[in-house]
Amino acid sequence: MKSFSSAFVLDSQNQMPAPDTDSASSLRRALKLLRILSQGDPEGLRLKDIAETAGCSQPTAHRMLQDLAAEGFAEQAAGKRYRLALDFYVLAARAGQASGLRDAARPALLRLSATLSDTIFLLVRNGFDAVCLDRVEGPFPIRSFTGDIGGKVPLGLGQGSLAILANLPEDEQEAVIRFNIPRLLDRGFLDEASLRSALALARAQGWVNTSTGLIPGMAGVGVPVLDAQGRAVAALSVGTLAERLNADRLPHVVKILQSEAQALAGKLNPFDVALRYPSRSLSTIGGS
Amino acid sequence: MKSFSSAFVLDSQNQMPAPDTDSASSLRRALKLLRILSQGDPEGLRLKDIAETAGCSQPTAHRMLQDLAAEGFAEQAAGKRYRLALDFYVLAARAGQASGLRDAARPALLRLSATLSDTIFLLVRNGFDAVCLDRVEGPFPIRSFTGDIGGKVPLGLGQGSLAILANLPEDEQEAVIRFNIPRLLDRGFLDEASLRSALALARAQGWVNTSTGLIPGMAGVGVPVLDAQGRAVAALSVGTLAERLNADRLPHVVKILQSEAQALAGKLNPFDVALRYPSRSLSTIGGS
DNA sequence: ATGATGAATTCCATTATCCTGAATTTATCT
DNA sequence: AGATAAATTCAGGATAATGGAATTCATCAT
Repeated sequence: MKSFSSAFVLDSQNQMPAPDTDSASSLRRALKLLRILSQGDPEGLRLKDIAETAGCSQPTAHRMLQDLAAEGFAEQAAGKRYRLALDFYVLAARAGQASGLRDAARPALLRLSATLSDTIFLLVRNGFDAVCLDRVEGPFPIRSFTGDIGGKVPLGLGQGSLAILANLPEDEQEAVIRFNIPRLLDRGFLDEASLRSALALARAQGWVNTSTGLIPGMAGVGVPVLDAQGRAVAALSVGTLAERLNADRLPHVVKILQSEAQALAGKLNPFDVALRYPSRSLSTIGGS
Repeated sequence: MKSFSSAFVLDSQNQMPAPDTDSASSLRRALKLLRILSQGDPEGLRLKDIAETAGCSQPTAHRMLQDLAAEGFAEQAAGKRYRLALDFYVLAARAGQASGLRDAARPALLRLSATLSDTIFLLVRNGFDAVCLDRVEGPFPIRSFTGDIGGKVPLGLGQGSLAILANLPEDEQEAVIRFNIPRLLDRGFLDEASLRSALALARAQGWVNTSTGLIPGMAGVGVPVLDAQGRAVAALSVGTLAERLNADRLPHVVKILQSEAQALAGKLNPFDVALRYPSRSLSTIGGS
């Protein structure tokens, strides 16, 4: 296997959602269209609305969308509506950091799923969110925040997501908490105090147990995947029915999750080259 | 559920790989960079090489990559190398056509996987390829052409891919065959004659059985998902160990695959609105 | 460890390219 | 089928992208 060097470490210095400069380059304006499409109706958006949302004229939006379509990033569905095209799947499959980690983790996911007979998630941090990179379904029907591959949750919501947040450097953790508190409240859960105590517990014991009933009948366990400096770069988690995580089974689940997480961490940091890339302070992220 | 109208139908009029106009807009040149990144080393590509491949100056490539990075589409790994970033996963999860079909098909995949205890694939056509939109793992270790979600195979290679190609309109099928023959030979398999006879058989019986030993020890069954006009828009397929597809089990597998495929087709074409969008002839696709 | 090579990044004047507003075509609704 | 609204095309003026040259940075060899 090719060495991953410290790639995953560097990537945890994630950018802000968007250093929203009003006067971005034309390329950046065009890329924003893709984001607009991704957030709109999956059936597609009307040119007029796209232009309005993007804050540009209709002909401009039209030309950009034509270019995006010509390159396979967007497409026009029935009714002339624009939406994202299939090529994102193809590109996502080859996204460097992600595909490397996913390939490295897949055997672990399969083992876990086979052993536990439950649904297993692989999450990575991306800015203020955790993104589901892979998931292997168990035989039991599951509801999760993360949803499918590519699904996003604010850091702090859900097993794996909490496990990651709990194991970030303190300054980053603080910044994420400040940013995410309103989003968490928005989703109907967790005041700041209970979040902080959950984080303290998670960090202390090295794993997260969500039998909190945030999703009725569901429960889960999440463990962080740590780099050489003990920073969380990813998380493995189990989502299952609450009744399947009783006091008997929980320790067992935690144990084998942790052992897979440690093995994975070992694969990702074959040498401690990571030390050569000291973490920039959060204040420099997304600056100007 | 919201009606899908004829969205999936329209999308089968897929564009050529790239109407390679030398003087494309600056946006299209920038988007090509993403493709270059996706095809290069997952660890990342050097600016110099990117610029060279793209045929633009180094400063230009640099500026575009900075913009791509600022919007979360690319990132710089260790050693300054550029690669695709995580946001592709997030966007792929919300790509209209794809996510609609995937959501519609997921219950079927889960049922099939549970019933058959094998790995189930959902494939859709994209140009001259079949793309894996979703896959649910069975307990047996599988090797497939398609690989993971987002994986691509030339139409004609593998169960589901063959099932799609076999059920395209004749002129499109012919165009795809002509384009793909070299690619298929490249991958070491199938002369044109055996491809054509396999297609005829597939179309006649409505399903594909690959126990051909193309991948040693592997076998599979694929069935097309047809739209109102009988054109293939997707395929469901099973990949398993050859020994698990014996004469006893095969008819059973085919039967339940077909029944799920028909149910899925019904979901996708609630009304026959599709007829309102007659298919353009292939010759107009990618013209000029 | 230090110097030399090559890459990455910044700067700036030139010029190609993009943007706005108006006109035309196409789709949608009554 | 007519009317309305959206989508698309078109053209000149203005902005923003481009590539050569210079600088900073990283990497390699000695």
